[in-house]
Amino acid sequence: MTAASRRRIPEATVARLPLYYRALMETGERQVATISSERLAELAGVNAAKVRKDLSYLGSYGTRGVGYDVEYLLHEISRELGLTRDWPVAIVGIGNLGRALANYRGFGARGFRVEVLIDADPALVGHRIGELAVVSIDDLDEVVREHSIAIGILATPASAAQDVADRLVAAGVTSILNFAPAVCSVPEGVSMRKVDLAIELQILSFYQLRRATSGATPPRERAG
Amino acid sequence: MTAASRRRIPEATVARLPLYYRALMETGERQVATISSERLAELAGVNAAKVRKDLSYLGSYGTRGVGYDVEYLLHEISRELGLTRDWPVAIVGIGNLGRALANYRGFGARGFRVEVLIDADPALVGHRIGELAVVSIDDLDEVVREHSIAIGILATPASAAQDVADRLVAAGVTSILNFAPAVCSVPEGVSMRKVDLAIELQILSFYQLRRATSGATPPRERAG
DNA sequence: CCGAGCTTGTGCACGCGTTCTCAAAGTGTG
DNA sequence: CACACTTTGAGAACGCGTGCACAAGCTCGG
Repeated sequence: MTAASRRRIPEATVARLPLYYRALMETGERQVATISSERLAELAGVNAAKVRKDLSYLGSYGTRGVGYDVEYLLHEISRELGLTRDWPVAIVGIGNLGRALANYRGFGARGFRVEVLIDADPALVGHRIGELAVVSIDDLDEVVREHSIAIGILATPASAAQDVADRLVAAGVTSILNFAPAVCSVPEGVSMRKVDLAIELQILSFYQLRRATSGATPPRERAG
Repeated sequence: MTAASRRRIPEATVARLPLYYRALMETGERQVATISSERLAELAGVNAAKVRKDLSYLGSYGTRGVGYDVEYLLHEISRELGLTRDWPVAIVGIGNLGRALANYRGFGARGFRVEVLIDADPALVGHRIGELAVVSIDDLDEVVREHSIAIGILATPASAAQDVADRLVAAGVTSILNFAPAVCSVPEGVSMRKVDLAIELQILSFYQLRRATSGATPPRERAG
C-alpha cells in the first residue's frame, strides 16, 4: 500500500487508466524505455496535461526532463487497476451477445477469465460454448460461490435483468457489467456499469440529425 | 425548426433522453395519460430535478400541477433523437461480436436497421447472417453509398479499426459506434462513440480491488 | 370565485473535471 | 560549472453538470 494508493483517484481518471495501460503495452513491445506525457497522450487520444494530472494521482512516477519509465508505469497502472490479479468472471444470459462475450478473446488476455456461463433456458443448459458448459440459473448461487466470482456480466433480456442482478449480489458478486437494456439497481457497496447499445445508437442519431439539418455538434467520449 | 431545437442541449442530457424514452415506452403500454417528473425519474433511475431540467431543454412540455403528457413527450423525445426516421446501419467486422450485433433484435425496433454486413475475410464474404449476405470490404464504399448509410458500427480487430474508420468516413458515414479496442480518430464533423468491453471490466476491477483490500479509501493528502 | 394542493420550470450554489500556465527539476554540452 | 533545453507536477481559473429550493402556474373541490 503506497502513498499513491491512499489518494482518492477521480472517476474520470480511473476510466482513462486502461487507455494508458493499453497504449503503454503497445509501446512496450517496441522496446521504448521512456515516454513523455505528450507522446502517451497522443497514443491514448487525450491531451498531455490530462495525462500528467492523471498520472500524478498515482504518485510521482515521472522524471522531469525525461518522461515516464514505460515498464515501471505499466507496473504501477496494472497494480492500481488490479490487473496483476486474476479475476474469474461469470456471464449470465447466453443469447447472441452472451455467446459473443464468452468467445471474446480480449478479456482473458488482461486477467479476466470467463469461468462460468449461466442461462435460464433448459434447452441451453449443458451445451458447450468453447470449453465451458452452460449452467442452469437454478445453480447460480452455488456455482458463483464455488468459483469465487466477484465480477458478473449480465447479458439477459431486460425483463430478467433486475432479478438476475439480485441473485448475483446475493451470491457474493460485487461488480456487475450490465448489457441488458433496463434500469437496474444494486445495493450500496456493489459497482455496476452499464453498456447499452441501443442508447449509444440513439445518441449518435441525435447528433446525426443535428448535422443533417443545421450546424455541427460533435459529441465526445464519455467518462462514466 | 421549433424553439426547442434552437437551444443547445447538454451532452449529459442527450445521453439521458434515451432512458426517458424507454421508460415512457414502458408506461405507454399501460395506458397512463400523464406522468410526473418524480415517477419518470424513478423509472429512468435518475433524480427528479434532473428529469425536469433535462426536459426543459426540449421546451416546456409539462403542465404544472399535472405532469407530462406521456404520448406528447414520447413524440417530442423521439423527434429530438431522430427516432422518427429510419437509420440504415452497416456493421464492419463480422466476428463474434459483429455477428451478435447483426442478430441483435434491440436495434431494429427503434429505427436502426442493419442493412449491410462487411468483412475483410474472403471466406466469410457471401455467407449469410440472418437475411443479409456479408459483403467484401473492397466494396465498402460502393455498398455504403448505395444504401445511404450514415451510421457505421465498427467491430473489427484493433489493428484494422483506424483504416476501416477512414474508409467509412470517406464513403460518407458521419457517425461511428466503435467496439474495437483501439484509439481511433475521425475528422471534425464526424461523431464517434466508443464501447470498450475490456476497459469497462478494468474499471470494475479497480473498484473491486479497493473494496477487497480496505473499506472506504482513506482521504489523506500530502502537501508538495 | 377562492383557496388548498400539486407539480413544473429555473435561479443559484457547489463540486468535479479540464486546461492553461509556469516554477521546479532533470539532462546534456562545451 | 554554467547554461540551454526538456519535461514533469501542481496551482489557479474556468466551464459544465448536479441538486436544492422556491416561485409560478395548473387543477379541483366547495
